[in-house]
This record gives sequence, structure tokens and C-alpha cells, in this order.
Amino acid sequence: MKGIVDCNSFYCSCERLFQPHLDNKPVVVLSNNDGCIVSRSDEAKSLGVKMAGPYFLAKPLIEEHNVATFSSNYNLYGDLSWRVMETLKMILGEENVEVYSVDEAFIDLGENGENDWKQIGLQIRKTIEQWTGIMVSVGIAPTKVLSKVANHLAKKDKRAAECVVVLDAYEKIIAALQNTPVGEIWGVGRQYAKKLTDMHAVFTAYDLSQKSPEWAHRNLGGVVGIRLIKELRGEHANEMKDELKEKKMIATTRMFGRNVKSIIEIKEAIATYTAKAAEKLRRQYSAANTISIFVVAKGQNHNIDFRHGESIGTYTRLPIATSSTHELIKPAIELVDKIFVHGTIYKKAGVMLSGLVPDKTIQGNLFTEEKHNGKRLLMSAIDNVNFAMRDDVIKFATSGTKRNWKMRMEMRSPRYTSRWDELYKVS
DNA sequence: TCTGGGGTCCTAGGACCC
DNA sequence: TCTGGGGTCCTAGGACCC
Repeated sequence: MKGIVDCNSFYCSCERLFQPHLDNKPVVVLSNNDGCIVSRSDEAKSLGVKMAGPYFLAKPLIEEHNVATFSSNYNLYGDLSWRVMETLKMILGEENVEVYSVDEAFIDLGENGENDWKQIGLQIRKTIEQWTGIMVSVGIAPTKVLSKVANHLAKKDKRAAECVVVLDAYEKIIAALQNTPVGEIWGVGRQYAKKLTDMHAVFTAYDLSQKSPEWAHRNLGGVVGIRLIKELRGEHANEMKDELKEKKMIATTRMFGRNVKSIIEIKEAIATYTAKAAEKLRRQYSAANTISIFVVAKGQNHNIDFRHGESIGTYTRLPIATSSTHELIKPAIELVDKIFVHGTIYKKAGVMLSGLVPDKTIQGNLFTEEKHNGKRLLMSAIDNVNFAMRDDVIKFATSGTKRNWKMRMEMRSPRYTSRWDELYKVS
């Protein structure tokens, strides 16, 4: 059996942990730049606050009902996420836990049919709550896709289900599939949901499970669709992934806190993001051989299609893969000259590093001088200082010192668990 | 005035090879 | 007068996830 353990309203729960007076009160957490709503407590949901909706549209509703509002505090969420995942690994053994996102993990419960799955689920839930203060929902079923269906049901009816739903019998699975709209299935997004209901009269997960693999291949993205249907029928097609593998791409992208017009500021931003991305790169001991940048101009039809405002990008391939910030910044800011258009108003920019290889096996060429060790020592010294002191104490001059374009973050709570000077105070 | 920031996998099609 | 067949590798883009 497989399971998924999912933290309830994770970011909101993290905030409440240190402000218990907010229990049972509506809470929301905003995305970077205080742009969108990315987490809502149950109370906020029932007030009608929309997920991923723009904050400024929801503001009247939020103010009317006195909803507690927070900017994202990723230091806090990251630390609590780590605690939840460690707890889960201690209960089930590290090899049986696949961390899937900041607030979710798949678990492998083995194939022993004698177990009382519900009890196991309840035990997991209780332990995580006791050890970390975070409430989770658990879905348990024969496959990953079905466990996600179970988890959905657990969340829909929290009290009745005690946040644990087990699908361990044929009838239960069929009933669950019949009660799940096709668009709620893990792996069916907006495009496919529309296509399935409009063109194929497939409305529920059950309808979809009745389709043939050939049909899925034709209409649901090839092999991906075949796997999905197999899993709905209880046949394994998505195995547990071992170990967190190294990332294949590393990106740092941000909206600006205000409109940006000058090439100087775009270059500062690109240099800053490159430094950030390079740091992530070194953390996983990789080096990149391709660097891409993009900028997004303020769109004409901003209201209709804000997300896909025209994005212009370009990339360059480096002669040798590297993880040194200065070797990445230089080509990155040179790329800005290629795409910057004078007089344009920019909203966003980003840097992506790809073609990642292990740091140790960098393919050199005849004409490069090997000064690698010195560079690596320098970079790790900088990383260490920045890690200990935080807030990028050491930065590259091209990153700028004022950074007027930085994102807004006006309602962030203290980083209670990861900064000495922001520790929770008991008076 | 104000709409996030990461990632993954897969496929089609072009370039190129013999 | 006549122009194959079978590969590989790479990239762009589309779908999805949280």
C-alpha cells in the first residue's frame, strides 16, 4: 500500500504555531511580492477567499472579516517542513518516505494485507502533531494516484474522516472514484479536464478508469496517460522515487517590487538572481554549462493574461561548466544587452541554470587553466559567511547595493526557528 | 496601482549521421 | 529519368505538480 501525508493549510499552520490566538480564526499567507494568496485556513476558505487569487482583489473581503494576513516566511516554513519530514522518516524508516513537496510526502507501507491501515494513518497523524504541532491528512490506497484520491476525500470531510481515508477494498475504490471529478485527479490539469469533459464525456475519475490504454495514449499525453489509467485501476505505474536526486535545472526568478526601466537595474537583478542560483547549484555540488535569462515586460493585456505577459529570453553555453558565481554573473549580464529594449517597462526577470553536471567531473578543455581549487575555496567561504550571517552579507558589486527593485514583503512574521534574534519570546 | 516561484516529464520535429 | 531507410541527439514547447 502507498500513502500520501499532506500538511493541512501548511503555511497558515506554521504561522498559527507561534500565534495560537489565531486558532479558529481566518488566516491567509501571500506569495512573494505580496501578490497572490497561496495558503488559506479553513475559516478563510469558508469566507470565500480564493486560492491563488490576487491579493488586491481579495483585500476588501479580508479587511471586512479581519483575516490575519502574512507575507511568505520561507525560512520558517522550510524549517518546519524539515521537522515534519524527519518525524515521518523516524516513524516509517527513511527508505519508505519520498518527500514530494514542502508539505507532502509519499509513504510506502509495504504489501502486508493484515495491517490496520487506518490505525497506522491515525498514528502518523498523532505523532506528527505531537512532535511538530502541524496537522496532517493521510490518504492510503494501493497506488500513488489512488492515495491522492483518498487524501482529497480526507480533506473534504475532515471531521468525519478524522483526516485519514483508506481505500483498501474494491467497492471503496469504485465509490471514491465515482465521487471524484476528473479535474481533481493528480495528473489531470485544467487543459485535460476541459478536453475530457467537453469532448469525451468523461466526468469522474471512474469514467476515466474505464478508458483503454490505447485511448489514453491518443488523448491524454501518451505514456503519461497510460500510467494514470493503470494507477486508477490499482495497478502500479508510478514507483516510489529514491533519494532526493540532484536537480536538473535551477532557477531564480522574481517579480520586481516596482516597475523597472533602466538597464542598470535589470543587470543588478540578473546578477543578484545569478548569485542566488549559483548558491543553490553549489549546495548540490553541481556545475552548470548553460545559463539562460529572461525578462517580462509589462503586458498590454495585463488584466487578461498577466502571467504570460511577453517573456523574452536568451541563453549562452559556457565553454566549461562552472559553479563559481563570478564566472556565471559575467555571461549572464552580457545576455541582458541582447534582450533589453530601451523604453520598455519591466515587471520581472529570471535566471536559469541548466546542463548540470557533478562538480567533480567537470569536462575541461585544452585551453583552460586549472585554478579550480582556489575558486571553490573562495565560493565556499562566501557561502559559509552568508549562511551564518544571513541576508547576503557578502555580495558581488554588480548585484547593486540599493536594490530598489526588490520585492515587497510587508507582513512577514519573525523567523522564529532559524534566527537567534527573532526567537519566540516567552514573557 | 496592485496578479508567485519554483520544478518535472514527455513529445514532436529538425539537424545530422551512415 | 531518377532521390531510401534507419538511427541519434538536441531543442522548444506543452502538459502537469505544489
